Amino acid sequence: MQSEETKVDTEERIIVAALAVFARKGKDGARMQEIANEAGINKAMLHYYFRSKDKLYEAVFRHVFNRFSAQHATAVKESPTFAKTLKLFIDGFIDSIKEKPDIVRLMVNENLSGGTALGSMIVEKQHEKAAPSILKKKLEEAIKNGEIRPVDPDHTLLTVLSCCLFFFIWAPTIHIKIPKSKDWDAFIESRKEHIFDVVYNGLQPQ
Amino acid sequence: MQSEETKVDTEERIIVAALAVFARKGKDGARMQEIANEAGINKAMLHYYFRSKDKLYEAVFRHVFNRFSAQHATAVKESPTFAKTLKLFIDGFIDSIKEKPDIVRLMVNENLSGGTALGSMIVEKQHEKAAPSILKKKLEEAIKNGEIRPVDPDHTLLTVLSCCLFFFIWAPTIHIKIPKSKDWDAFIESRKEHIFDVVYNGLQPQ
DNA sequence: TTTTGGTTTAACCAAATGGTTGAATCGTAT
DNA sequence: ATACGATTCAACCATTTGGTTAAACCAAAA
Repeated sequence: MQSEETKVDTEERIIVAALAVFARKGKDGARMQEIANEAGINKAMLHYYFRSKDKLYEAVFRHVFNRFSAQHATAVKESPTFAKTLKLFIDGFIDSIKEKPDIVRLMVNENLSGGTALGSMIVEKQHEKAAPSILKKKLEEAIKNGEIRPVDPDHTLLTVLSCCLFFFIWAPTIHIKIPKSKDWDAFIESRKEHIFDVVYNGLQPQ
Repeated sequence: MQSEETKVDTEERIIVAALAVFARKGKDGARMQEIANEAGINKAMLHYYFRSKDKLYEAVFRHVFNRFSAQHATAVKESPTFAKTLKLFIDGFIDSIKEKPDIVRLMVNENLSGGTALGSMIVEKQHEKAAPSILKKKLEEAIKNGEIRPVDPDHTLLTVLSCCLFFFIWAPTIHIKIPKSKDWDAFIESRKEHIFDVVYNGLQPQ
């Protein structure tokens, strides 16, 4: 019997490599050989650990979704004021995605191909401690006590999500103007501020 | 010689079918047979009209990009006030996409796979009359004459784009809560209003 | 009617793809 | 040392894939 370490390591490497390939090519466009190459292992190993392409895709999806929501949930604790909660949400969300942008790309691919995996997982994992739930709750509170204008909470949540996610999806096009390694980090920081600035002001009572 | 009508018609049908398949599967994930089925023609026709998968993809990309920017440009004429221009931009943009959401999906796929086709085309087609250029110009004017706060025009444009595009990309997930045919149109209309509402208020001087 | 040119099709091909297999390795317990 | 179960790999297989071809089709010109 080989060490538990080795097995976990190989499994992890496959997941990481598969995520990268699925994220840029989609489920159908991804090639098992490409995943194997990216993981630096034999193609047969993919089937040894995950039986089939379908199972591998499902495993990757579950894995990254769990990691992402867990990480994001810890980053976005509930804060006393709505303003602080919103700021934490935006910063935490963007930081999470910045660290692993492939996760968002995978989810976008799932949406593009009409898959329901993401939706059912969101429904399944929806709970009070999830970051979007926290923000929505705070939003409704803030509307009640007049801190912000009466806006549709669902639309507002979607607006924040759009602003935080979209530029990662659109990155290659944006990179034509913003050099990748040099200014990208600075761009992300300025983006955080801009989103909070516009959204929070946009919710203020007139 | 067959009628010009027939040829154009077949070419058009191929483009339409190819757009649909490329949009949901990406370039690598798309299958020539699937495109042929969707167009209701023999697979060999694809090669007869477009030589190869690469050429077909390129043709589809150019075609839809031109149609989209042309349509959007006519919808978003410059208006006297910034507020009106912004409203026209949002409504026009969303209406354009609503009519052919596959165009956005195709562009997203191009970004996900790191392709540069979109970026170079945007640069190539960038001109004064393009809708984003109009909005940006009006934005800078409005900042100068104090109608709105001094914000980064590029970030603001990106924010508007995010809000208008993202929910189409994320549609399958959103559809879990918003039934597809029944309430989707109403949702889009309310989304238009919400985006203008939050963004315009977010840009107001305090 | 026959010819002519573009158009459409079924059948075909080589390469790529997802998946399988049996032998070779490797660490560990006996 | 040796036996054993988990792991890794090269070679292999059946099917699918992008692409080709030669023949059939069809409208209009001759």
